[in-house]
Amino acid sequence: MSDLHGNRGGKRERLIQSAQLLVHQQGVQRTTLAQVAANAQVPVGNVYYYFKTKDELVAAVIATYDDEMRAMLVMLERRPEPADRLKALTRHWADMGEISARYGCPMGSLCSELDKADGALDRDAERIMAIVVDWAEEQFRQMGQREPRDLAIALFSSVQGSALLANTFRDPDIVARQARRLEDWIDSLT
Amino acid sequence: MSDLHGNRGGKRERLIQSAQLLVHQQGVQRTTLAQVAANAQVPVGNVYYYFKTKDELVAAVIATYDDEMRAMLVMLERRPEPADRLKALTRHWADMGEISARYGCPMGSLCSELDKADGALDRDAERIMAIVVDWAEEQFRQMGQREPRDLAIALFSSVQGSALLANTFRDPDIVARQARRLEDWIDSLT
DNA sequence: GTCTATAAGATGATAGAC
DNA sequence: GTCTATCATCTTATAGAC
Repeated sequence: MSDLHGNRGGKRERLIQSAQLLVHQQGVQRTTLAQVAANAQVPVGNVYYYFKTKDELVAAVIATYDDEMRAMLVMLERRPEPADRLKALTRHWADMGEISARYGCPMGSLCSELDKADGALDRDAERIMAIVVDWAEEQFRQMGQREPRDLAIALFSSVQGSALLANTFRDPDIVARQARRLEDWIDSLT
Repeated sequence: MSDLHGNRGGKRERLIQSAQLLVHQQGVQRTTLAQVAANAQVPVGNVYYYFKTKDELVAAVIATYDDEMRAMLVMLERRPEPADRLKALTRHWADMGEISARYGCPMGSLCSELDKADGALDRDAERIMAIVVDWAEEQFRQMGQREPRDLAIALFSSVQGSALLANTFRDPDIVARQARRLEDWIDSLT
């Protein structure tokens, strides 16, 4: 493995991981580079060797979500039935209920915050959401549904909304119960 | 009318209105008191005569949302049928589709941001969300539904989620189409 | 490549004149 | 009651030593 980016000890990776956690917990604006550096056990001023700006670091965090989401969808493709794939995705989100109740959906709350910002980061975050919706749309289409796009958005809306309410009320049960409803709903379509 | 709070010219009200708009558009953290003051045509340092801290100003904004929401629910009570009341509420949210697509749901995005903050403001915001969910639950109960709480959360989740997606994709149509689906869904329950 | 020290700018909050 | 001037702090970003 070459030493691109001079990542002796994987500092770059540690910084991204640290930023990912802190941004989820505190949001982009409230997370300072000092916190990210401390959490990654890297000197503050050194951050700028790996990322020219804070936005660039956040972009790297978003890129990580992108990778993770794509990998997840590839995994789901293994299932032969589109309805099963959709239910598995729903269950995956339900499994994150505890953490969503604490800090919100990592991508959802990030999109919410970035859409109020000036930069171009919101476009990066939007792309990930689009990947999920497009994928769900394709599954509903394969199920022979008439309006697969609306169904995909209905599913994803419910997931995002229940994560928001779970976070607001600090009640992980909200995600779990709504996920169960959604699985039943998917079954009812077949 | 007495001059409580010394609101010559309604400066206090102007400040709250100004803060409400800016917080919706930019979020709490990104909104500076200088912006709020300028937008309200009040000198910067004067803000502290009306609000001891920035948090106190935000609390006043949330209290305004509280008033508005309660007034809205009282209006809806006029309709004799609970299903009509729920559909009217859904339609009201749909009417805010354009603005939600631009800046997100005012309360939803505020809750999302405040839950990542330290203060106690998130409790104030949570209370408003609870009022809505409790009210919707009561309507579903009056409709004779088995699990009114789950239905109320399902409805509100979909609304909040579609506002988030509409904001993320900058597409007001998402709110409109999902609202139509929700109205049909409510009809199907009767 | 790594790190310290610090510049540069913004922001919440205060003191005190009027 | 109203407003100006300013403080103190925090945060991003840079310069430059090692």
